[in-house]
Amino acid sequence: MIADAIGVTKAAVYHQFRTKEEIVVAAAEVELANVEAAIEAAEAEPTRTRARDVLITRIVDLAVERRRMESTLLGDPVIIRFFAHHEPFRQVMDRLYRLLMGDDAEPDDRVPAAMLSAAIGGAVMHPLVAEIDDDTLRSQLLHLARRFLDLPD
Amino acid sequence: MIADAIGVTKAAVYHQFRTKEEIVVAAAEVELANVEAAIEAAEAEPTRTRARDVLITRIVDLAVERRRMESTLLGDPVIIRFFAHHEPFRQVMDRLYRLLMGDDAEPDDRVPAAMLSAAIGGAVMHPLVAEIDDDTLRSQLLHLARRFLDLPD
Amino acid sequence: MIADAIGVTKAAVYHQFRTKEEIVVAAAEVELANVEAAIEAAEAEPTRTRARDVLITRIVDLAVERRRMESTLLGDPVIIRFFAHHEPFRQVMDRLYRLLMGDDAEPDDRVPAAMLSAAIGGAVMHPLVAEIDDDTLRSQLLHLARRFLDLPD
Amino acid sequence: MIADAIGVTKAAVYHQFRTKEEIVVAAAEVELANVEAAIEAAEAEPTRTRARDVLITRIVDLAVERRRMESTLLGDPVIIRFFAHHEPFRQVMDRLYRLLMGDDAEPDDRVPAAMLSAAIGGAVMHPLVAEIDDDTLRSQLLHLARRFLDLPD
DNA sequence: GATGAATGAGTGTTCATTCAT
DNA sequence: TATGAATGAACACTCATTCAT
Repeated sequence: MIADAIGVTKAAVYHQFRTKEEIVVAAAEVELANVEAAIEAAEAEPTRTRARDVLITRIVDLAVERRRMESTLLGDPVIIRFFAHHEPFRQVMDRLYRLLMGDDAEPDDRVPAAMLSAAIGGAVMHPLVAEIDDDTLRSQLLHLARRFLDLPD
Repeated sequence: MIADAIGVTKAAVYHQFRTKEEIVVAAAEVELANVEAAIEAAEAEPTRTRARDVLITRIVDLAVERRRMESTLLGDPVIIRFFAHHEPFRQVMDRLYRLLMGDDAEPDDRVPAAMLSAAIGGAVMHPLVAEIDDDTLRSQLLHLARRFLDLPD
Repeated sequence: MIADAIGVTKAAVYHQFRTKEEIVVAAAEVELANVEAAIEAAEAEPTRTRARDVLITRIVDLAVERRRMESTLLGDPVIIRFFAHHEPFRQVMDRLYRLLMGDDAEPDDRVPAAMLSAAIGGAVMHPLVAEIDDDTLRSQLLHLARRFLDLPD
Repeated sequence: MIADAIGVTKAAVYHQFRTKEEIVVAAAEVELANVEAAIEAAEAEPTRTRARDVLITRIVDLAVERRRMESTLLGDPVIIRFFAHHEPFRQVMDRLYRLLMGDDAEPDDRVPAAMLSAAIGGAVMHPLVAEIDDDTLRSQLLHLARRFLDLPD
């Protein structure tokens, strides 16, 4: 599919990547880099409140931008299982979670972090919101995420 | 895989279902029935507050129960796209949304409903919460969902 | 190649055999059964001299019969390495070796057994003998094998 | 594999050789040169008996030296078929055969020559002798080859 | 003398489906 | 109701080769 979409042969793709997994990792690294950029921007903020605010703003932006991509990466169970064990991915998730919950967070605090990221990632592709335009969706998500984290609007 | 798991041949499965899609629909209908049961139980409650409370309790229970199933149904992009256009699924989603948001809800109010269901469905399978035990996860999810909906604990 | 040669699709072959290895094993088992039949016929003989005689006669017959088959089985290094570790193959080799060398044979006595079987197997496909007709080849091989084993003609 | 083993690119190999076959021929010529050196050393001997003795000694040495190489050359059916029609290879085989059998040999005398060379070449890689050490293998092969040719030990 | 990028034609394997029995 | 055999179409991957640079 990839080779056809680019308009080259499968062998040409296999000249650049040695396995399917390498292709997935390379594609994921692009997405992961976006999230890392958001994390870095957030970490540069002076207060934790501002940091969290910057973080969720950028995460919501990313999610809404990518909503038409069908996020195929997250669609294949093989891929999901792979990422659950992929170290760089786990590390980014962990930084994200620390930023949201604070460095003194308990393991149980992972639940709201997981919930928030699933909420944002899942909501943009949810059939219920398919007809809602990008701007409305963005501001609604932001408002709800803030409420969820007890941040002022 | 299905045929092997049951211990019959693939052809036997194709005697009962005409396509893979029909199998998926049948399996989904079982899950959908669980959600409908939750909705009906909620609708039987006297007040809207109590209804919403019953609803999220049962939805959270369902999600936590099914977390080990890897929710294969939601794993295949073909399936996801299919359900976005599957009428019974949309109707259940709509009833769920009305219960949560009230009958006079605006279209934009779909966002919190989508977010909440994505949050619950996605959080249970999120790598960040893989090590958290069922009971803790259940009570955390319930607490957060209540906060999200401005319901008292 | 196999599927094309039979005139069915590759998938049809994979309906009968689960892996390439299974195909190889099945094909080899047919050949191995021939060798085992030769061994059994030999073991039924009253004296060891007669047994060895029957054995080499039948092994030579088999080799000459198969000389046109290019014995592809033994042509692929992957296959060779596989058989070196395939238990049934090793067992047959061992019975063959015991018959030729006697039950009290030393490990070093494996060399003549290996040499004789390589000699017969290799000679029939050797370019030097490509033009020699089956009957001449058979009687020459038999004569030489007997000399090699110090058996009377 | 060849390019990787040398540490250059495949294209670099294709700059030196135009086809896979040319690589095989070049590699085979090295081996063939070893055999020719053995033949020349043998031909320099004063008597035919001494000549044959020198020849088999050197051939056995070569075979035992190369036993760990898995003799990939002889492993590929394409290669085997190729050599059967490769003139220099046939000529060396013919000189070898004349040395062993005498200049007045009949065509049928090719069988023992083929058998002996197959015996030596095949025996060294035979699973039955995998555990036998080089020195024992060498002296056993030499002893058996001498017996086969009616030469004194 | 070497490289990177590409290609056509394979191979080993799976999957959804059909059909005669 | 079920089975065994088969199929077209895909997928992941390799191999021998070419070519512009």
